[in-house]
Amino acid sequence: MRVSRLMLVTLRDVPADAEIASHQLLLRGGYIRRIGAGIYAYLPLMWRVLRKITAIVREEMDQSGALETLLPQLHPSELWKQSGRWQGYTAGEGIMFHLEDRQGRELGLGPTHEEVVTNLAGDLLRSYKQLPVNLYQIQTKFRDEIRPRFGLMRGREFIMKDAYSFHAEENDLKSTYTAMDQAYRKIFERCGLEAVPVDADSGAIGGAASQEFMVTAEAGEDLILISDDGMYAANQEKAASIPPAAVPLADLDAETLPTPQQGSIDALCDAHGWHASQIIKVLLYLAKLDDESEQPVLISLRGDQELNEVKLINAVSQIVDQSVLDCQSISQDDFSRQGVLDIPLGFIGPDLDDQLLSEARSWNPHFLRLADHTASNLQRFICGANKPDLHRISCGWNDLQGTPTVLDLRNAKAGDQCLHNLEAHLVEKRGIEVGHIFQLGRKYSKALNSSFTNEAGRDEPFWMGCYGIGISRLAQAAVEQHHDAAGICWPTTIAPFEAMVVVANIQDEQQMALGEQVYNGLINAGIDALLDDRKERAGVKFKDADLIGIPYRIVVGRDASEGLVELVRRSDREMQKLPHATATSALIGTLRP
RNA sequence: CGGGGAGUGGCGCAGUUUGGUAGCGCGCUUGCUUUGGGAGCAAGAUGCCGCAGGUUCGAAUCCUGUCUCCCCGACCA
Repeated sequence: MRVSRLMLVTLRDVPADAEIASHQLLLRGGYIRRIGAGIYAYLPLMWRVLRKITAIVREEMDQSGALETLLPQLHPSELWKQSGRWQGYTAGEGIMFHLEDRQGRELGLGPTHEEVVTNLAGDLLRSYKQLPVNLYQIQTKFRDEIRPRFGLMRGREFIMKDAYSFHAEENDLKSTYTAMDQAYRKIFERCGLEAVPVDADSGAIGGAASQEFMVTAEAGEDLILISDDGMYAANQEKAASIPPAAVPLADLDAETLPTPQQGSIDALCDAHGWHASQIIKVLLYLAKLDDESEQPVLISLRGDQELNEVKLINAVSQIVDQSVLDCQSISQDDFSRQGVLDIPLGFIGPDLDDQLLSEARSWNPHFLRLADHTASNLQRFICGANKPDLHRISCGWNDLQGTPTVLDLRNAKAGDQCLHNLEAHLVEKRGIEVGHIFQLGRKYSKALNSSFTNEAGRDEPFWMGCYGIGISRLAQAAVEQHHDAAGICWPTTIAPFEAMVVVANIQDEQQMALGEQVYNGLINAGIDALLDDRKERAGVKFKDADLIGIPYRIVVGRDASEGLVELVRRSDREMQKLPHATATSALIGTLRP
């Protein structure tokens, strides 16, 4: 391909709406253009990158025995109503674009395909003899993101590879899950990405085990914790660790102490010289449940710890055996609206009386009481006295009525000891989620009545797994991980072209002829090569070459008359001046070992 | 949805406070010179100043409404 014919439009200035390096570079390099919020055109260079990535994904998926398919993007609402997700995905802050056709039928634009594929599987797979099956597609998905961001990182229309597996039994699901884990590791490695598998929360999709693949990068939206012995890694949403020990409380008589204006942990510590780990902090949350009830939750946590809201939601959901639609901390206004008065915010203890809720308009009139291990493990502690401006010191759990349910509810932090090895400690990194694999279990197959006949001749819902890779996001993540001040440094396997021949001055006939010769040599060897034949000054072409980030460059310039060219590696700028034939064969040797 | 910011030529911006009929840099076109790291000179083209109302002799500028985009939070491949 000749650059003069490539519709290459590079930008010198950084577009104002691009924040992170990868987004800026893709715009500047002429890879993508924004069409609307979270909606992008993939320009020819970008499309080549995406095709290289999908080729790798296809090879590895096919290798694993998965079957490629293509499912519709328009989904009848009935399917989503059956699974119970229509309401949640369309109403309020729902993520699904939806519409009505001319007959008034409701349709959704697929954000994910569990409904469609599970329904299909139920139709097609009738016997255990047909199982297991793993179906995948590479498809444009639509999500009405609350806030699209960072170019392709969080778009409203994006390309995703998703796969769904169906099994007769749980163990078989586990082995496909493991196979997918292996395939994913290979895919990311082949794409030239450093991707860390981490334990993950399965979130809205639900299910048992789940693992995310994170491309480590400063701009990542997720916080991940990795043990320094390399044996454990988890998303902070899920991560568990051993908290630092509490500072022991001096042996004091139990008493109630005036603490005016000291409604925060910091204020208490400042005023009395206490350590935050000696205090119990109590948080009030309201959980909105599937059956539309509203459950106040009272959480006790050691003062130096942070609440992990994902763990909280999972805990509540498990205890009440319902899905939690929403869970947020309760504000003073919320109390007022409920007619619940006299809540001593800032001075609450774990034993706050349920009586206070008796007047509540719509809330359940009792607290769901939870405590993190850090709180329940304290022998003696300081806590609110449930009256304004008063705290209790040297309090113990026996002094308080009502035992809370004890769980892990805290955020793991960098520096914490690891559960698997007390010598190991957690390190914090940021990550871009490029893949996620789940063991879904039978949630969808049950909801959608999707079943097969087992060996005993009985109908049974499928065991299911699902496995996603954000293809367009992966492409941008690769740029985030591989760039420098001058531009992109694509990993060779996913670069739009493998090599670029730059003719410094096309008006010099010797240079141009040699450039063509070198270019043809590469093309004939099956190399994806680009020839910069533009009537531009050399400097401009070098800048553009750096920007678009083709891994290898052969410069045909002032030494062309002696048959010499420069072979340059983009990633580290290593340069060799060589006779053109040597340079060509060396490059071919590198690319096609 | 809550909080912050912005809409002026393809891109980046000034002009808005104090109304007087639109400007700069880059890019684009043509010519000459230059030719290894985003060249120089000269001549050009490109704007319903987001949209709709209003105030005014006169609006990019003031008022009202509206749309869009970006950043911070909840969502997630």
